[in-house]
Amino acid sequence: MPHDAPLTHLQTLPSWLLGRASALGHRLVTDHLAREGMRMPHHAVLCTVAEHGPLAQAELSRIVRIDPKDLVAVLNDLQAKELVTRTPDARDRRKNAIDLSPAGRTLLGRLEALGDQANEALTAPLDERERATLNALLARIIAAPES
Amino acid sequence: MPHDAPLTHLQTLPSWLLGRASALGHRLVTDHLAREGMRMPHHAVLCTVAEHGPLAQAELSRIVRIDPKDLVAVLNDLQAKELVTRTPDARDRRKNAIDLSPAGRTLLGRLEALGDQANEALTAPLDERERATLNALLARIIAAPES
DNA sequence: CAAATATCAGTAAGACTGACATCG
DNA sequence: CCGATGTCAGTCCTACTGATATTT
Repeated sequence: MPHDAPLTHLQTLPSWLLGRASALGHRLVTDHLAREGMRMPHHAVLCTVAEHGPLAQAELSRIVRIDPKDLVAVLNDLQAKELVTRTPDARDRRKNAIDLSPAGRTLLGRLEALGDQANEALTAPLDERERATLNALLARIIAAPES
Repeated sequence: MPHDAPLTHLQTLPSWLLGRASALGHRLVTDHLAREGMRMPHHAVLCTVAEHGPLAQAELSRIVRIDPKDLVAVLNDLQAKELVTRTPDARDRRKNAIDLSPAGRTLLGRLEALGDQANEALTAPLDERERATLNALLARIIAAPES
């Protein structure tokens, strides 16, 4: 904190610091992804499907931590842009198999570059070692209750 | 991350980790504050006014980082519950002087206990030294663009 | 006139809730 | 019958946008 504003008790709480840092990261990533007409959940879904092969929506929902109901709209968007395929599963007809289309894979490449760029800007004040420390600490915090 | 789910590229991005950790902290704090019928921005405002004496709304807005327009509604709520006073400034009649009422100060004591409790739970996986490291790293990240 | 302050109205993204039909 | 899946509709909180009256 530059300037002279004395720190309030509030501003020493991890929840507050996390909220501010998260909001900053959210702004940076959102702005970068907007250049390709994408939003954050859409990017997260493409990213997850790319690495975990074809997935049912419920399974995808658990990995990417987006509510199954919200996932419906995201997949509708992605399917309308022909970035993913939604194929009924013959073996369990309740399920849809979600997979990347070639166009989706191409776009994802550009999105990952933009995402990396945003995160580079976000963590610019930290050196390589500090970034690793931050990542490790955050990972332990979110590992606890999210089984 | 327990289990065997391989990490995606997404889950190694600081923006993602921050988002997850922030959401977890948000849930914890919100749930705790709800026991006193309060929400997060209201707590933040009480906290800031308590430590920075009487403040005009615009100044309060800058410190607590809540949009001035959103602050109006928050202060309406707090004033309706007689937790803060909103007094016209005689010297500059555009301004309102916001200050804590005795009831506000009493409630804030309970809110701070609840907030600390939530943050204790949030950072439970970390020891004292690691919590300090995390706070310091986050402070540097948010210090950059927020002058 | 320009800038700051406070207010009101509306909007958008994200995360949630409940209800429902289908299928195993 | 129960549980899981996917869909639809709506709510809540937080964060923004624009427009306006008042005052400095």
